[in-house]
Amino acid sequence: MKSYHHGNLKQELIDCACKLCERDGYTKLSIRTLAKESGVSQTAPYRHFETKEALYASVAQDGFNKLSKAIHVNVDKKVTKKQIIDMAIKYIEFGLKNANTYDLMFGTAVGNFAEYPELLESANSSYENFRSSFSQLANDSNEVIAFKCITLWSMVHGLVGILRKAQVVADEPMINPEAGPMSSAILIAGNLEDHLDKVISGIVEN
Amino acid sequence: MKSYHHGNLKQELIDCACKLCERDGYTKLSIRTLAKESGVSQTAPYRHFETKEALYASVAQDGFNKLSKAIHVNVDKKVTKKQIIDMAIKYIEFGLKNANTYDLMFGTAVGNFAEYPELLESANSSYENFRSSFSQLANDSNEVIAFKCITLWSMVHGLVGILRKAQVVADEPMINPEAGPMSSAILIAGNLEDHLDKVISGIVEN
DNA sequence: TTCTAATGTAAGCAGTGTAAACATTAATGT
DNA sequence: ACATTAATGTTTACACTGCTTACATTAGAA
Repeated sequence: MKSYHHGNLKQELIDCACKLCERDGYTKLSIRTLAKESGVSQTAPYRHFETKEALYASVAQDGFNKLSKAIHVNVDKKVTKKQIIDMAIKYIEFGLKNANTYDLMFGTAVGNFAEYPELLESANSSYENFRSSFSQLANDSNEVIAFKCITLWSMVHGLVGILRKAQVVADEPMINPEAGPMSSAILIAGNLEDHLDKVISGIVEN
Repeated sequence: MKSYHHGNLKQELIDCACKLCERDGYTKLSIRTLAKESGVSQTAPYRHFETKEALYASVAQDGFNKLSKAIHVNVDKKVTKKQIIDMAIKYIEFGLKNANTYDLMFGTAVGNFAEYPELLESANSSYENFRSSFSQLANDSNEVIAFKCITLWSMVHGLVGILRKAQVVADEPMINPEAGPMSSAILIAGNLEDHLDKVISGIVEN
């Protein structure tokens, strides 16, 4: 005996969309199948999401919240360089393990975050986590810290993108530094901690 | 008086697809409109591209060829650090000016480059351009050079992604290092050459 | 208890990728 | 020179999509 009203449809749609997006990629997600999954009519989701993009925005927001948790460090004690390296590793792992969600967060499927204030809030909050932790490492002006943060962020963000391509493209698992970019990328993946240590040291002490 | 056979349909489809993808984003591209544009029936493109992904692969390939040209430096004389910095700037400019094409090149629309040998070839060749130029800067082993190349590549690749988001997200053009990641990113965009000088110096001399 | 806003449904439009069957013509082998 | 074959084009159609409009039900405020 199911009632006419679902009661918790919006959240259920988001949860389900998160799962399906991550499993199959957001391009494979259709509102219709999503509705079916929740035992509701094709057009019901439109009562909660004006467009498909709005649904994507919710999935992306959830992604940022998860990212924040994943890279969180305790800032009660003074933050160490090792913790920042760890943060970078966690970030990269998140990007690789939640690749499809990561696309939604940093790709173009959601055009303008400003149209989705909650998403913007979550995204900025993720960054603020990172920035405030990092700022404890170096005695720099806010402006210099901003520089360094973006530098490091670009680095790990770029690595996520390239390592993902590498995982797909690389033809052989063995490492051969002259066998194209993807093999080289994998070379780094195998030494991620060392690699990040070098890079982060370079950024911090400069 | 038009003949039954088009004569040059494949290339015309690619050219047209490149334009439309760059103008509207690849998600907006439909095979049907593409066919219409070339004055040919809806399904004619399928004689030249088995799937839409195959068409994307051609557009991406064209993108890598253009990227190679954009970042090309003369390697007859010894390559200088300034030239590498220039290369990085050109790369970033390419990514920003051809943002939609860049998505196709580095996103997930084309799943596995290995299925499109010509694309793989062009992509690897782009990287090889970069790697061989960079390798003239430092007297390192191939392995160390591979490390450094991926580091730099990740950097600029990541910057492209983040600067693009920033251009869309940033609510105010003025710079405020504490106003979230996007403002910070724009801060860097305004000092790109200095920024890259620092970062590249750090990578080379290490 | 009545009224209204929120939330659901049904039907349908215009558009999509692509498969199958068929038409035309360019290329090739004898 | 001509028949055959492969390449390239068209027609039709299927299953699917996002989304709109008009209508149904019901929860919660007045």
